[in-house]
Order: sequence, then C-alpha cells, then structure tokens
Amino acid sequence: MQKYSKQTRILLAVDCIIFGFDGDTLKILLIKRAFQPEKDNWSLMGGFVQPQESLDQAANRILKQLTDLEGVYLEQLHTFGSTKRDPIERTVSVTYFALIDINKYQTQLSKDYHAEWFPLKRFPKLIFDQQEMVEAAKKRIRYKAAMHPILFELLPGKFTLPQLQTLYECVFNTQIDKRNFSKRILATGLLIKLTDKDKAGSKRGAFYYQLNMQNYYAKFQAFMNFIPNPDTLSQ
Amino acid sequence: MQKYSKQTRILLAVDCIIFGFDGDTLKILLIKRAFQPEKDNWSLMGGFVQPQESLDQAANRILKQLTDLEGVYLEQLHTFGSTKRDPIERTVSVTYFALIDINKYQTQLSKDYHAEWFPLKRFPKLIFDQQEMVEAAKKRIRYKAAMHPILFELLPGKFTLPQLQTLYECVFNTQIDKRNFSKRILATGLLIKLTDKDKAGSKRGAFYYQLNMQNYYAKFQAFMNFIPNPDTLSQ
DNA sequence: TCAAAAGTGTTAGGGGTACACCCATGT
DNA sequence: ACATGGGTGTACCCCTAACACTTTTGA
Repeated sequence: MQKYSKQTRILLAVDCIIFGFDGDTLKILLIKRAFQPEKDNWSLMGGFVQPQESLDQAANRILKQLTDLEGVYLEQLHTFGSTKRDPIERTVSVTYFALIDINKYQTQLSKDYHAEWFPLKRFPKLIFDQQEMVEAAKKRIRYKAAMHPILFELLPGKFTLPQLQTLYECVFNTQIDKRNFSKRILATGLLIKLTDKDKAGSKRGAFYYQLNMQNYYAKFQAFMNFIPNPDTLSQ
Repeated sequence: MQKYSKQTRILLAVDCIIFGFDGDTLKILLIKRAFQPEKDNWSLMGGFVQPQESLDQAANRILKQLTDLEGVYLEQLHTFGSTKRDPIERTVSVTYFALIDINKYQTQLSKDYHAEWFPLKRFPKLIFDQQEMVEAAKKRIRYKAAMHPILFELLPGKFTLPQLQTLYECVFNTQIDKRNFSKRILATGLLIKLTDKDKAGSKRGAFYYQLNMQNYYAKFQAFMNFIPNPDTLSQ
C-alpha cells in the first residue's frame, strides 16, 4: 500500500494576519491580491502550502516574502475549512498571526504587493472569509496578551512606559491609570530601566526600558490565579 | 480560470481527542487503528475530510461515528502539518478536542473500533505525532478551564460539589481546599442547588447541583482581571 | 459507636484600585 | 512662565488563602 488511494486531496493555503503598532494605533498589513478571483481587492498575505514544507515553514515563508523579516513572533491561529470559502476551488486555509516591530518593516517591499497598513478599527472589506480571520486574530491577541507578555513583540528593543501603556490601551480598548500600570508592569520584573530617554514624545522625555530576557522566557507562562499551585498552565 | 491549476492538493484529516471523566480520573478514548500503516496500534479517532463537508462537520461526523453523540462540546485545537507525519503520504491533520459526559457513551459502540478509555496519566504509545496532539489538548483544556466554565461539559446534568472538585483537581493536578472551592464556585452564580442528594459517594450523601443556563451562557467569558474594563475578551 | 465524607465561617494578609501632586524641559 | 507629558506614593477595600469542627448516616 503506497497511498490512501480513494481519498480526495484538497488545496491548502496559509494566510497571515500581520499586526504592527505605530505608537498610536494597532494596525494590520494588507495587500492587493495579484490574481483572480478578487484580483486587486484587499486581502491578507497568503499562499499555498508547498509539498515539501510544513505549515510553520509556509507561514514563515509567506511572512518573509512580504516583510523580509525572519524570527518574528508567529503563532498558528485557526484553520478555516468551510467548503465554499473560495469560489474557484475548495481551499482550506490555516491562519497564523504575526506580531512585528513596525519599524523593522521595509516600506519599499510594499510596492511589489501593493501592501498597506490599516488601523484595526477601520480597514477595508476583505476577500472571502478573511474578515472573520481578522476578528479571530483580534480576539486571540487580546486573550493571550491578558495573560502573557506578548505585546512586547510589537515594540522595538527599547521602549518607554507610556508607549507600552498606549499599546495595552489600544489592544484592550480601555483606559489604564498610569500609576497602577507602571507598578504592575515593573512588579513583574520583566523590565530593565535604561539610563537614556526618549525625547520624542515630550519635553521632559521618558526613560527607555528593555526586556529582561531571562525573566521574559521564565515568566512567559505568567499571570494566572484561578487554581492554586497548578501543575502546568504554560504555553 | 476554473482551478488553481499549478498547485498541489494535500490529504486532509481530522483527529479527535475525546475526554471523559469517570468521577475519579480524566480519560481519553482511543481506538485500535483498522488499516495500514500502524494497523492495530492505539490511535486517536480520526478520518479524512470529505469533499463536501467543512472541518467542523468532519469532526462532528467522526465523533458521532465512534460515540453516537451529537451536540457535544467540540473545539478546534491545532493543525499539524509537518511533511513526514504520515509515512505513507503527506497528510495534514486538523485536531479537535471533545468533552463528553462519559455516562452517555455507549460501551457497545467500542467494539466496532476496539475503543477503550485510558487515564490521561497513563495511556499507550500512539501512532505518528498523536502523542503531541494529546499534550496540546491537555494544555488547552487546562488553559481554557482556568478561565471558562468548560469542565461542566464532562459531567452529567446533575452533579455534586465533591465531584466537581475532584474534576478540577484532576485537570490541574492539584489539591483544592473544599471550603474555598465551594465558596468560589457558588459565588459565580452558575450553580443551582437541587433538593436531592447523591448517596453513592458517601453515607451522608452530597447535594446535587445543576447549571444555571442563563448565567452559564452569560458568564462563559468569565474570570479575567489583568485589564480593567476590557472591551471584550470573550471567545 | 465508629468511620467516612459532607458541609460550613472566620481571620489575616496581599494585591488591586482609586486618586493628586510635583518634576523636567522646550517654547 | 507656562504648557505638556513623565513620574511617583498612599489608603482603603476586597478577594484569597489558611485553617477545624460539626453533621449525617450506613455499617
């Protein structure tokens, strides 16, 4: 027996929801689709899974194609497989979301794909069921950021507390008291205060911080309190 | 243009991690694989995705095939797609986990598939990468149960507090003080105390409770406190 | 009457939230 | 000098965790 002979093979794609933060607003990176159907309409960056690559490899390849970035935070989100998603031919799509430092993004690469950043609160209609994908990604990022320190992936290596707070406020669409916020964040031991300041945002300037990588990896499981002394809750 | 002509189609399977709770131990339901490769070895229940069904439909079909149950808690977990997972032919597997009331499971159906319940702490070696799938499911169930009242799906309609506590202790592999546990659980408003008792577990008997479905649906988002007044964190 | 599990209340401490003022600096 | 955003401390309250005894009843 060499093959599962009677079974149907299906087209498999990967679509990436790419998040960035410009200091003010959470954004997603969209492209103009280059081929039919829905040519020239706004779409997530995606591509078909190739025979010799894993899903994670496909996602990384697709992300690199558009952003030229490697080693960024990329996590599988959900697989969408309703039979009519793509009108041309049934295609199952495995979605990933990426968190990138928007400053590392090379603007010129956008041209090849006619890519643009759009605020998460106001972006164009997307093809197929991609609207639903973005919604799922938004939920997941909130969900995860509520318990794990993933939002740092959206910031440069050096950042200020006001920047970080704005990011949290964006993601959770809420207002946070800065005194409580800084206490809480600093109490995690995740941050190292640097000696220099960012003078861009104000006259006085705000101190830069960077991640304490030891604590960061150790505490990635973080913030849980429903169950006393659980065995593991990580991931 | 009628097809994405140059792309490779891939075999797509669904595998289900089926959890049950017998009052004492968390268990998973495994079958003896009926065909090559790995014939007669222990495996998750799975099957290929058919051309005219969605992934959710495939998962429900597969679950029903083995358990005859419908409408049970079933959630997509993760999609496994390394190229060498299945030695015969590349197969991407979308995994789902199911939480079922073990009492509703019809033992006789097991015979067709040579199915058996195994304690999550000690189950046989599984085929391919299914060990990893079970690990992922275990993590996910803990993760989710820490914040959402999903464990009720593993219990019958009427259950006692000691039963519920044992279940939590199993899932999180920890010991919980019963006074604090009952206070916390009852404070959620999710439970309705019934007038009759379960006399099976003790001489005195323990009161039955059932879910308050209004509150259950309303509070499914539950237990979060990192961010004050978040917009939404549901899922 | 004894063993085994169910059920219940109090206290102390820590963490969270609410809240207001001073500081540094560029214009 | 003043406007703008950065930075810090305290008090109160609630929630959590720790902890022990009584009740019921079948054997």
